[in-house]
Amino acid sequence: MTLSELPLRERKKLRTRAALVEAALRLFGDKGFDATTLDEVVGAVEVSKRTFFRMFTSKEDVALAPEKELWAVYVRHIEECPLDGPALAVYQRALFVALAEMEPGWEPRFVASRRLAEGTQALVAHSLEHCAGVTATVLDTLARRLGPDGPRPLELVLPLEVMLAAWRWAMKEWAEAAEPPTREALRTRVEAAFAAVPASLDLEFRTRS
Amino acid sequence: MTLSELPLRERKKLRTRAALVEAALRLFGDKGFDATTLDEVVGAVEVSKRTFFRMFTSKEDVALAPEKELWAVYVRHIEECPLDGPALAVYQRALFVALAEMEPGWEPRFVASRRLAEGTQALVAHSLEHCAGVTATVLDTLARRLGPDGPRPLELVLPLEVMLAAWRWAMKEWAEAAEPPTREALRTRVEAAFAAVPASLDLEFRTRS
DNA sequence: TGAAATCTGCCACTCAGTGGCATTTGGCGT
DNA sequence: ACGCCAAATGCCACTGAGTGGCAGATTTCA
Repeated sequence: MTLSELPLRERKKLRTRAALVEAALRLFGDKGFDATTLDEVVGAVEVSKRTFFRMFTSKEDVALAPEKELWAVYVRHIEECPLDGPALAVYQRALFVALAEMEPGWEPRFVASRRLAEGTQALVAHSLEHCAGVTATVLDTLARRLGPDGPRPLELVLPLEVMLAAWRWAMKEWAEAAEPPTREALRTRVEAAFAAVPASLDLEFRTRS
Repeated sequence: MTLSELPLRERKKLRTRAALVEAALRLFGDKGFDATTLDEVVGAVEVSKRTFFRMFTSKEDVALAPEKELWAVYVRHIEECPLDGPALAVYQRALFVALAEMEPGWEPRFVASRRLAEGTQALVAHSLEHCAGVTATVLDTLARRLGPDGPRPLELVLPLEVMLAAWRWAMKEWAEAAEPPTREALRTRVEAAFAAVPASLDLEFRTRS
């Protein structure tokens, strides 16, 4: 469907891209992100380093490709979803929609990517930076859609960051869990994290020194 | 006080370190972070590149030194502050304490660092990654201090991330503002952002398509 | 079939960051 | 005041990420 019916050149490009992601995640998973050189990755797919950098902006980029797919769909959905009800709920709904739209076979790539990212400084950094970019885009989109009389950016960004924090926590637990990392398991953990939001924000410490 | 009364070797080291931060922020500010090479920075202070990397872990590290000072104090405070009342309030109080403890002359370095960071991907990434590390440390510390019957990590992390999001927003506005970037101005903006938290989290979109 | 646009590979280059080793310099006991 | 030890520094060579340029191959379209 989305694969065929494209110019031959595009199809080839997409196949090479997918092969690079697959090879990169496999090699990074085996030897570690830092210990794997780009030459090994491009060697495994038999492409030149120059070609790699026409498809990905950095070594981190390829390792986080599954995550970026998700957020690309998220942003697209924010541009056209109904803006109705609590902001936090809208942000959460959009995430579930994006999750549901990921193609079959996305989970194993995503979990490989996340397990890598948890233990690699450079990937944590890149992942959070990408998230910040998404946040900025969402804010711009909402500011445009809601007009100049809508809420101030600060009011828009705080619930978004709450959603993201809960998402990151759920994702971390999902990637670390012993159970098979299915999409349903992820969804369940995300729902649990979202459900814990109200009580968490009202959390009080008992008196102690 | 903290400067004198130290071994001569330590004082020299600290002076070199401070000189590197100052030179780096000046050069980065003039030519841009990416366009400035480390050789230029170490050349300006007349130190070898090897010495630079004994004091800083990366080019990003030196550019974000003022921010890291702040969070180091924050973490130290979290280890010993009273844990009493709403978690969000405790996190916020600790930030004000840390801000108040920064030495005089910290603001100009910090604002230079922030203005750089706003416009440089690598610095955004590194800054957020550092923040995530601080978050992990705070979570560990609180889990230890509150014992196994205390709140779950998820409940601890959400208010912390809310505080951080508000802080980042306030900091961004402060660094961009035309007014002179004094510590009082920063404190005022942070207070305003914190004050906006409850309403923001309950934000509702009006019905629109 | 042929021309134009595009993609790819190759090569050389810059620069961040690291390891090893010789040299210097401050700390400290005698 | 002298000299010894430990730590800090400088120098050099090296790896690896990322970029620019150009020549050759491949696809698209007329």
